[in-house]
Amino acid sequence: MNKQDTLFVGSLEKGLRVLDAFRRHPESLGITEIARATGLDKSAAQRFTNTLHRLGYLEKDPQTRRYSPALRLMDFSYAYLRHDRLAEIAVARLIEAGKAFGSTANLCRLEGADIIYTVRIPHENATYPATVPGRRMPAFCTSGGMAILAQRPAADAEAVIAASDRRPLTEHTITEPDAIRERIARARELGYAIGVSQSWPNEISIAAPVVDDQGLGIAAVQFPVYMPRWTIEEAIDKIAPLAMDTARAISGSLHRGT
Amino acid sequence: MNKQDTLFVGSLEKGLRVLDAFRRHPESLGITEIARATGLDKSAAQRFTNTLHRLGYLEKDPQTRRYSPALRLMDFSYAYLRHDRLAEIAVARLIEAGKAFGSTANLCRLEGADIIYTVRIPHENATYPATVPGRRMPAFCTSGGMAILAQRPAADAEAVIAASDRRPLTEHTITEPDAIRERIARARELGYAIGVSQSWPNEISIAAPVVDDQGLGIAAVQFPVYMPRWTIEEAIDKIAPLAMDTARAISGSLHRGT
DNA sequence: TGCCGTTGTATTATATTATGATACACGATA
DNA sequence: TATCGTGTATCATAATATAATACAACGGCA
Repeated sequence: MNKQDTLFVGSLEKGLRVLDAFRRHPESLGITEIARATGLDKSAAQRFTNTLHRLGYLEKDPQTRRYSPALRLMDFSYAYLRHDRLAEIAVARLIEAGKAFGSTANLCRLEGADIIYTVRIPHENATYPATVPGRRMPAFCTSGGMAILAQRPAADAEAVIAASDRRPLTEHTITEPDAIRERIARARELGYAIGVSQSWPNEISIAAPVVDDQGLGIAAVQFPVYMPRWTIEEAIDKIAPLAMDTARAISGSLHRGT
Repeated sequence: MNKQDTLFVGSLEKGLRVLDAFRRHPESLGITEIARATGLDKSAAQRFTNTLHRLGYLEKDPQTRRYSPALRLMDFSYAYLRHDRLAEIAVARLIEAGKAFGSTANLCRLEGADIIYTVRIPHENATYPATVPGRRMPAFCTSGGMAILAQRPAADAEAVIAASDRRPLTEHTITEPDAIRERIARARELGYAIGVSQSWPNEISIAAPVVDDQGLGIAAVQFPVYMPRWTIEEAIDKIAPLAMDTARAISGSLHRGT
């Protein structure tokens, strides 16, 4: 028990662990399942679940007595987005960019070994999870992750590679550390990252880095398009410049404080 | 201290109150300000803030020592949206509907006296807050609120009216309880709700209710368009049918379990 | 129908853990 | 330089969260 531990409230952590469990489990959960998923005992699960329910962060089905995330959780993403100048700047640019080819436009940031999409402007028929803000994807196999890491110190890339479990998401997913390093280096040369069927089958994903005033990568704009409607060549010709322009415009506004 | 109170963890509530403070305060906050905003004393603010920071839910500026919401908060909205069948169904329909006139398409739900936007498909140049999912608006002066309440028992409308502070958001906002009841009744007759400059100046907002299998209003699709590009007549002619069709399609899919 | 395993609920004594008063360090302001 | 406000660290105290337990309600399954 060091000096920091007296300033750490364990109950809060445990309560948040309960909410976190619902991020990984798409179904509603009973108290016993919550206990299992969080590593808490049944009593603890009972207490935290009950608390979260009474506060309006969990819904309880009166029939099945199972819990699911409640609408009020949306407050938290609002709190985040309301404070994120980058998202604010990016929205208008992404809407604009999406119009060019009627494609989807995303903004993502690095969080540990994942990227998290903060802004999503969907256009094409995408699968539902691919339209949801807050969605996590492993950084190592997404063009957004490559683009951001390309503009960061090599140590960051190594940390991400080390922290990723690198399970392939499709049969084409590149999981070899050296191949990943190569992809990052290439993204640095080109100014954009590209992935083909890396996260989703038939997806061509192109991303370009948004940088802070030091030139450090802090986010990426990402544009997914789908084969066979798009070919790789077309995507490189049309989407890559769009991605780089958009990223550059966002970076510029960010530095100017516009 | 009744029987439920032993199952209520106060520390969790207090910690969540800290996060909640950032929903209302768009700036970063110091420890003393957090204490003021949450009603906690300085020590408590210190502990919960520190805990949330260590867990990655709050960012801390090393210079100013002020806190702001961290990226990780997006996990919670993801947890919610991942479980919300309605949002899942609605996304594709809203994208489709937005294409018709290049307008923005939203889905919102009732939460207390507010509506919360859960899905937002922006098209036109909207102000940033109007593009952020999780945004709350008072139900009493939004077409979404009117549309939902039109398909719910009168008691719900009364509860919302009573719980709202009914501060006008524009110089045209209708705040009189009787006028609000009238608007709800009219929305029930027409099948859609319309508001002109009620929440934002020059906004024409049209919404239609999504209903559960009992016909009870559980959400609304909402389409904002702006004057003078759109006139009220045009909006009624074109947007209202679009809203009703979209809402009906979503309701149908919801009941069929599609 | 009646049994049994499982899950959710409620209660309680216990001490772990959160608490909040206090003292200190730091920086800005005047 | 003195003063104020703010962030940080420490610690004795008891309030509060804890986890063991017993009970109730359900849902298969025979």
